[in-house]
Amino acid sequence: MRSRRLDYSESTRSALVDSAVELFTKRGYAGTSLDEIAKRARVTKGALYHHFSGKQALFEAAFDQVESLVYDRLDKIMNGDGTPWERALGGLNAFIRACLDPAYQRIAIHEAPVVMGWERWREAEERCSFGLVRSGLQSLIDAGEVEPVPVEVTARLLFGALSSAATEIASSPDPKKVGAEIEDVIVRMLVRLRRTEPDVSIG
Amino acid sequence: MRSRRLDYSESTRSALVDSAVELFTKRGYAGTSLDEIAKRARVTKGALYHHFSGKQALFEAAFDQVESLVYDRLDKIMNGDGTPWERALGGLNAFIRACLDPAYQRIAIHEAPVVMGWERWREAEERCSFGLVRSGLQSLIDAGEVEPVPVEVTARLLFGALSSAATEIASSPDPKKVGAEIEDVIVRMLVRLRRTEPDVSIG
DNA sequence: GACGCGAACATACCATGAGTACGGAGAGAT
DNA sequence: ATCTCTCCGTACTCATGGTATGTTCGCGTC
Repeated sequence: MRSRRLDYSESTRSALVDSAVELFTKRGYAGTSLDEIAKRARVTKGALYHHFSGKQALFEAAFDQVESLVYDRLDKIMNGDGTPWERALGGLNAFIRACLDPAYQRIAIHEAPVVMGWERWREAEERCSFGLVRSGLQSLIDAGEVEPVPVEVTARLLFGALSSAATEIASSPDPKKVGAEIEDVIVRMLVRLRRTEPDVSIG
Repeated sequence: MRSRRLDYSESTRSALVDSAVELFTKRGYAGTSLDEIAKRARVTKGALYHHFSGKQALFEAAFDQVESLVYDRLDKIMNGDGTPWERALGGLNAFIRACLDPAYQRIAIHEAPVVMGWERWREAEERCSFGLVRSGLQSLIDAGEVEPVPVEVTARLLFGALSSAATEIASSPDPKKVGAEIEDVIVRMLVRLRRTEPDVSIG
């Protein structure tokens, strides 16, 4: 039988994380005070410091929350049905749409490298969205769909381009249009890397 | 006759900026106190607040300092001798090397969007390195060297990819090697966009 | 060459917010 | 019933960005 205490505890913890995600998204890390976050979650700093070791730890919890949502969506597509090429295009589209979420954009893409430190951010991304981008690219190469480029750096270039583009999209007056443009440019790039005759290397 | 007072004033101002660049690079914006910066410049906060309206303003001065150095180098190459294609490749190489400077990387690329706010950062970059990337791409298109892609978004993608790659390079155990790899991938991308027969569209 | 003026600083202070110490309350074990 | 230990609130400390005010000194003026 699950304890009542544990329910309460977990509930306040997730309330704190939700509150943090909302406020960090709206006012940024530096512009948000712990009292605000606690107040919005209807607790005090005491509760906050019971669940998290500090402001950074709370931020990382918020980061995980936001990141995991995107990861799940991407994972379903990238490791789902269809050819590697179809899955890659689907993942591309999903990632661009994910980047339109203000929370993901500000917390996971923009502030996380600064707040958590680039090393730690990279480590986390390795297991999340960036990992999917790389494995997707790897699949394309393995399947002989694209030229054998250096995977690590190319994936990094792709990820950087995409996340930077995401900001452009979100802050544009016509996000839909810019988003389509960007997707178009990326796809054209990929197509150019594509081997037009998939099985030519075997023959 | 230039006043002695002005010499002194300008000297302390630049000392403050130099100090800020150094400390912001080493410990980041949030991790650096104004007292530290002032102390390193052998003045007090009074002097600092006489020259700058606050911490953000000082950061922007540091940003300008770091950015203008890179801009000058890039400008000489991008608007110098050679064909548009040669100048683009030269600029690419110079930008990657510039990104190896820890100050440029941390201040101008990583922290500036967060500290100054993305809108303001974009505005500043518009007049600096990003502006050169875009105009370089535009030149390539005008010269018929590459396909007519949407300039704005493609430039943004390129800039994002490059600055993201820069971090990868700098934090790698073998920067020279990774740098060469990245340059190689980008060049291959550009080559693929290149029109092999420049005048084919006219006929 | 004294003198006043104002820019260029220094000093002392305030306000905010992150982090800490400690007390209390209540759920669950004995 | 009492005991314990997690969970959380209250009341602090301390660092730091920003402000208000005092002080110096180069420079033009007489």
